[in-house]
Amino acid sequence: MLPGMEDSVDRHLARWRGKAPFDERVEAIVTRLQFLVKHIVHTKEAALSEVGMQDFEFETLHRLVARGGVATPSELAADLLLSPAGMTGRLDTLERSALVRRVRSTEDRRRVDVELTSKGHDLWMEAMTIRAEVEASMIKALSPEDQAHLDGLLKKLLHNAETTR
Amino acid sequence: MLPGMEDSVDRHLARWRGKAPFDERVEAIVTRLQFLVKHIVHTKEAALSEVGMQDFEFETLHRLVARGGVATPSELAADLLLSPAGMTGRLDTLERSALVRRVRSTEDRRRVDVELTSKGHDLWMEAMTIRAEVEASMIKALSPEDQAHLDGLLKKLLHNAETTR
DNA sequence: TGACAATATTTCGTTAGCGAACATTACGTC
DNA sequence: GACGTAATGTTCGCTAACGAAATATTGTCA
Repeated sequence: MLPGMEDSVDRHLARWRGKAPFDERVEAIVTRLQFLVKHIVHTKEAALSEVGMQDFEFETLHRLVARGGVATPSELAADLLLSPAGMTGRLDTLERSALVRRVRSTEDRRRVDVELTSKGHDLWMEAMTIRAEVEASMIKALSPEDQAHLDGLLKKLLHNAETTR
Repeated sequence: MLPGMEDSVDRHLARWRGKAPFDERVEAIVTRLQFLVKHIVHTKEAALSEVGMQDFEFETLHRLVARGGVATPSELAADLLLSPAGMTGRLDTLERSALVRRVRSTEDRRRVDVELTSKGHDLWMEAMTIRAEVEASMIKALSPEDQAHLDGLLKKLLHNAETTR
C-alpha cells in the first residue's frame, strides 16, 4: 500500500497502540467495517432524500420486492435483522405513505400479509437507481477482481457468524 | 467456494435476481457489510452485558483511552462519526455512571475536557477482554493471510469514502 | 367440547440518536 | 475597544428501534 494511503482507522490505531495487549488486526477490521457501513448509510440517506425517502423505508421496500411484493411481517423482520416491534413501526409509516398495504390472511387469520402498492413499487424503482449509483461509486474504488475477492471474504465471515450457535 | 457455503445474502440475491437491472456484486458486498456489522454489534452487546455495559458506552470509553484518557466532545464525536447532540447524550449517561468526568477548560472556556475516571478505565479493561474475544472469534473464520487481505481491501474502500467529497 | 400451548402481531414504555435553535466564548477587522 | 462572525457545547422536539407484555387466533390433546 502506498505511504499516502491512510484512513481514520490508521490514525486511531496509532493512538491506541501500546495501550493494551490486544490483536490490532481484529481491531482494524472491525472498526473499518463499522465505519464503512456508517459512511454507506449516511451517503445513501443523503441521496435518498431527493425522493423524500429514508434508508430504512427503502430497505424494507427492497426486501418486499425481493419477496415478490408480498410477505409477512415476521419474514421481513427476519430478513432485516429487526425486532418484531421495530417491524411494526416501519410498516406503520410505510402504510401511512401508502407504499404498502396490510391484509389479514384468510387461511391463517393470525397472519398479516404485507403487500407492495404500485406507488410503492414505483418509488422503490426510483430510489433503487439512486441507491445503486451511490453504492457503486463507493465500491468502484476496487477493481472487479478485488470486489470478487472482498465479497468472498465477507461471505465466509457472514456464513460463519450465521451458523455458529 | 464450496456448494454448502451459503449465507442469508445468497438467498436474498437469488430472490431478488431479475427484478431489476442492477449490479449484483455491489448489492452483495453492501448487504454483507451491513449484516456483518449488525451481527458484530448484537453479539458484542450480548457479551458486554456481563459487565453491565452497552456497546455505545464501550466504544466511547475505547476512544477516550486511545486519546490518552482526555478529549473534547468534538474530538470524540468526530472519532465516532456521531452528531454533537448524540455525543452530549452519551457523555451524560457515562457521567451519570461515573465512568467519565466533564471539566470546563480554563484557557478556552467554550471547551470541555472529558476525562476518563479510574473506574472508567478499569471497566474498559474488563470489557476490552470480552470484546476482543468475541470479535476475534468472528474474524478467526479467516486465515491470517485472508485477514490481512480483507483489511487492505476495507482500507481502500474507507480511504476512498473519506476523501472523495 | 374445553383447557391449554403455540404462533403471529401489536401495544407500551424507554432509549439513543438526529437536526435545528440557542447560549457562551473567542477571534478578526475597522 | 466595539461588532460581526466563527467555534463549542447543550437543550429541545422528534423518530426509529428495542424488550417485555398484551392480544388475538389457531392447533393439540384429554
